Amino acid sequence: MASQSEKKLSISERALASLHEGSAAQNRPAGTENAAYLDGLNNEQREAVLATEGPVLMLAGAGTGKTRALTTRLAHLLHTGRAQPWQILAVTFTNKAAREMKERIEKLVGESVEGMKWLGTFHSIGAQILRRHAELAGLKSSFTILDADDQVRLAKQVIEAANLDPKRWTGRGLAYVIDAWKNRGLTPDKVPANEAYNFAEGKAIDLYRAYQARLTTLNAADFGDLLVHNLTIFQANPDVLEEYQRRFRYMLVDEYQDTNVAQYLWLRLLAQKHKNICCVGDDDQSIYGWRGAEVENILRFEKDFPGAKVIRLERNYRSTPSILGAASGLISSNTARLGKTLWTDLEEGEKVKVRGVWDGEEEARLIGDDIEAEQAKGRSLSDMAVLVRASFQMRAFEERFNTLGLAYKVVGGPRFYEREETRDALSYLRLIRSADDDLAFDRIVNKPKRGLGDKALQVLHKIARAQRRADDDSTAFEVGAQGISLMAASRIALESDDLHAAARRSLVNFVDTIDRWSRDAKDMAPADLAELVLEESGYIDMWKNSKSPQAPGKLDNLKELIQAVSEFDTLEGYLDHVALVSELNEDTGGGQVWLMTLHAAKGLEFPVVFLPGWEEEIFPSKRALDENGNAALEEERRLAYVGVTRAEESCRISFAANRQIYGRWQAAMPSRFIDELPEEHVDVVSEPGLYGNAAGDFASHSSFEGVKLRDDAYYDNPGWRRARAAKSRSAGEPPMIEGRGATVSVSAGASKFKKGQRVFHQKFGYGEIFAVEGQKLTVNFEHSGLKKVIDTFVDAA
DNA sequence: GTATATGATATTTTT
DNA sequence: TATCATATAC
Repeated sequence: MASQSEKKLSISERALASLHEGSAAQNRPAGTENAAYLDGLNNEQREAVLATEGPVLMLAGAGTGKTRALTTRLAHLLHTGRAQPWQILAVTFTNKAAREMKERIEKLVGESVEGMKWLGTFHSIGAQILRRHAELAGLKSSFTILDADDQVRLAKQVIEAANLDPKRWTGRGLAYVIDAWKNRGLTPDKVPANEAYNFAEGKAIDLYRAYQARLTTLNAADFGDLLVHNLTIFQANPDVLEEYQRRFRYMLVDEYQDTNVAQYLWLRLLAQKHKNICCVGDDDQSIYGWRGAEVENILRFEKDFPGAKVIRLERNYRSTPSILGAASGLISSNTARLGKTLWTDLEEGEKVKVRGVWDGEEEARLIGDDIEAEQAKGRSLSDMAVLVRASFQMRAFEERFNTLGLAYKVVGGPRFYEREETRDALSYLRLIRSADDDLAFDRIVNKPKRGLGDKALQVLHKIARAQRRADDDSTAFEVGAQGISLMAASRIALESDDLHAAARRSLVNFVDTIDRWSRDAKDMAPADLAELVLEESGYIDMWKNSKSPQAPGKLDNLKELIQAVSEFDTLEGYLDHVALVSELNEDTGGGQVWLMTLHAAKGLEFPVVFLPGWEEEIFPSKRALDENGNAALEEERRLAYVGVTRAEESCRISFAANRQIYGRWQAAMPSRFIDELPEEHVDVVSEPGLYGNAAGDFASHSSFEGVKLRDDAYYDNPGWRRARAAKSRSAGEPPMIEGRGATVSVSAGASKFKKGQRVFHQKFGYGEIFAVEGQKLTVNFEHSGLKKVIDTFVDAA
């Protein structure tokens, strides 16, 4: 269609590119700047492709054709013979991104992609390297990769072994602390002493050490270890490091804004020799800070890699000027940015719609209607997406879509490999492969029930702990130190009379069966083994006999699992795949509305995007703000930016005045992000009487300036209150707040109130003052489900 | 050792 | 409101 103008452009760009050629052209076969794969790239993209030598930072805004530039760059390296496929290190965060990159390069250069064995996620490449040098990290190369659930269970065991209260100090909490350290590349001996108090009153580092000791015993590594072990190996063995430094002549990193410190260190070590590292990212789309990502990595790039070339991709091919303008205005409130000016020459399009509604149900109804209207106009359902901040917000939409009979597809959610039945089945396979895998043992000894309950397990654990390996000369006190595996302990237990006759009979059977399977495994296809094991163990029967409504689904999943195993030649191959790849043949939503979290939507685009739930405390999330203050606020804002920039043609933001969360009614304030949208790109369409009309309450609300974190004045905005009060008094409306009644402490402005006075609170409605103590008020509210809240907002009723 | 009741707890989650 | 883990009863 636009071939004429595009062709013209590409000729002029070609001319321009030949100017760059001088600097970067050694060794290059003549004429490659005309290679077909460069056609249709804009100047910046082309520059990003051709600047092959030295450090490069590609700042690629949303929708600027990043993936294209990046895959072309790789194709170019291969095509010009600058590097052999195995000399390129290309890292992504997701398997999906890695797969996509591979496919696209294949299309560009054909063959030779198969040789790119170092194209993958940080974790898969880390695992690859670690397997080759496992012994340098005290592991066997057959080590097991633990997932998040295993990690938590292990952490819990460590806490229990240290005689700490597992209620006060949870496995999840410890796993989180350890993860945070690993994200920063810190092994137990490197953790600053003052951080010991992050958890369990100073015992945190000991617990971390014990946790690592347990991992070594189990011959296992968690996700964080895959990189941290790499770092330790590289630092302690310069020869190994050099091997890789020499191998990776060119490095490419996608989503650089989401790298954590460990990943950053890893990249820096590897890049030291050739220094041909190209990092691609967008500081405005860094949304994984809570997982250890450091925006600073990208902000600091030029300092870290002196002489770095910075290339900005600023031409947006995705969104209309309105959408782009709204997003840009929003993100400009952030301070920690490199700054970009996205532009587009698409047509103006409709403004971003902002709509206020009375409650969450109404919001779902409105969006459902909108979707049907779009559908009636001929738009495909899969062109539309509802993006929410948190997954609990999805329920309202699922319910509404179900009643409307709208097909929808939830992306994310409980994943195949995280489901109970899948994890159980995998545990059988893991135990067969590695008898030392205690976590797997624990999980399935008594599943299905074999009469080996808590009592028997306790005996086994006790034996395991008491026994030390012959070759283990460690004397140091280790919390949770465990000498031998549970499987080995079982064999000892069978020789003693520590177990009851019934338990013993059952255990003999179990151990023998596992042994037999292990022998069988050697000359059996993994899928056949899986099938045999699940049948013979009685695991499938367990679900067949189950009355649980979920049983049929679980049986289906087990079938699907066997199917998945059949695609692998070895059990090892399959288990590694499972550990590192979480998705399983994702359906492409043909004719289904997409429903997902904002995080899950990163990297995607849709013609029509709905962004519901833009309310203070939900978005930006109160919890994030409480935990991380301004840094979190900026991250939430980036998340909002990601949301808006997913839209190609239409972006519809909404918020509700009242919302039911976990069955409780709560009143809500519109998100400050709404106020930050530039007016010229926004159409405010609110329910009359709620935010109303031109004279309107919304106007007064949005004209309020200087909004700070949890600023009380913001909550006290008169327009908002008036609107809510008016609405709440009319009969037949949904209650503003429902609940049993509770006592609430109020901490400010108490002096003007008297005991017995009737008051109105922003969030909790009407109540009577029960007591006044100095600056503190205690109020009995008529309707409130909350037991105790410290807040500052009360007015005479 | 297993079935049922209670109660705490619920952002985001690329690997 | 649903889910999970732990506490208790059988």
